[in-house]
Amino acid sequence: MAENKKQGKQSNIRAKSQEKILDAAQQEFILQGFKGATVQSIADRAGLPKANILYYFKNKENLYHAVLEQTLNMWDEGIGDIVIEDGPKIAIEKFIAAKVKMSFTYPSASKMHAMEVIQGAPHLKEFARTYLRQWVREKAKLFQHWVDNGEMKDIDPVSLIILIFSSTQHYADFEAQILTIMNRAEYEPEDIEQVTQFLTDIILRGCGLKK
Amino acid sequence: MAENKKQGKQSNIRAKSQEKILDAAQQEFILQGFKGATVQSIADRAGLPKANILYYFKNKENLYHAVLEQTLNMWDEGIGDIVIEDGPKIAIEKFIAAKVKMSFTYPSASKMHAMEVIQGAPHLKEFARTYLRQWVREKAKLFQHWVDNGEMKDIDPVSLIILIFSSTQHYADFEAQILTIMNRAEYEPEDIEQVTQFLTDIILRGCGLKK
DNA sequence: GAATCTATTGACCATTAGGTCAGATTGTTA
DNA sequence: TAACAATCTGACCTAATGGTCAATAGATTC
Repeated sequence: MAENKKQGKQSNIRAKSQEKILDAAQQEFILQGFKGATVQSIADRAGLPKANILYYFKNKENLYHAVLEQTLNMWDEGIGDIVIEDGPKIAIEKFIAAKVKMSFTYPSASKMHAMEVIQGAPHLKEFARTYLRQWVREKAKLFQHWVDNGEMKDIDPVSLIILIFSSTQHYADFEAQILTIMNRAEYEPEDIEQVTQFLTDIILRGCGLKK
Repeated sequence: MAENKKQGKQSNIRAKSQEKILDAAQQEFILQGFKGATVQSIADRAGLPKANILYYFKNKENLYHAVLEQTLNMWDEGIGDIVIEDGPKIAIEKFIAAKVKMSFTYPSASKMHAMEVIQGAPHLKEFARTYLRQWVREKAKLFQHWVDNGEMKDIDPVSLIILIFSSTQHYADFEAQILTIMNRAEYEPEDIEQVTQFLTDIILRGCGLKK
């Protein structure tokens, strides 16, 4: 609130410009890679002169980091949360539903992240790595608890989480390939429901949580 | 044979150099992307002068296509084949085993392919696209046959194939992330067996082919 | 062993891309 | 409305990169 007092039209302009730039940059980085995306191409896509981009972000490296950070925050928010009270069935359902929705709603975030990881995650700080590891361990502990409690089959929780990651993200990252296979031009809203249904069905049964 | 007659030491040199270049190029293209990989960096990695690279491959674009083609051929060979006599259980087992083995044995091929697809497959010719579609349709028809025959649950075959693609390739493409999660430096030979076992178990049960 | 391919490589060039900067323009505030 | 700050932008510079070329060395063939 106190901050908003200070924000006049200018801060608004700043925020608007930055957002426009970040969006354009994300597209270019995905399409061309870090080196392949030129400041000029980002500028063109954002409809701004090149020097303006460099005015808001000191340099290309800086801009890339900003895009990546935005992406990771989005991933973090969209992943949903599961708690011990859920039990394995609800937990898996929630988890899959959240990740599929993410994949179809913000495919660019997933693609950006995927490219970074494939290239060996050169820009992901140690912090991000440790955070992910902690996250997975924490959730794995929940599943292990349910396994020990006889609420689900004896399945390796970490492998299960990786399976859910991979099968859901794939629809974002490999969009081009899936559309090719299906001989379609783009996804339809119904696809979210269909994919969620399919994956939930197979994986729940795979975990012995459905006959 | 007749061809071999003509191959003396020179053809050997040619083959050896080209292979060395292709390997170096593949690494660089994965690490830096198409634009980011410089001919000089590829030359350095291959231990050859830059001009020598351009002697064997007219230009960078050309070299990229050569690497991509080699990659696709490898994918094609390593995917294994399933036939109607197999029945759904054996087919899924064979399919998963082949793809997991591929992912752990030639992760670079998978990564190269993944980057290309994420970026919208700009270099993949219409031919490669059509080929993939045909391949999937053909295999899907087998699964559909088994479904109609009551040999397995009523599951969408195309979604099943996509699930196997995604869950197996993930171990190659997201190697860096999985190692991070597991807090390990690199994969071990046993991992192939463990992953194959896990995925086969879940997916077979998911398809109602295992109690 | 001369003639003819094939392979190798340093020097060179044109283009492009990241980044700077100074000056113009617009917004803010008192 | 004057002074100040934030935004915008064309012109410019430098380094790096893809690609060419001509000259040299090595193989092959007859």
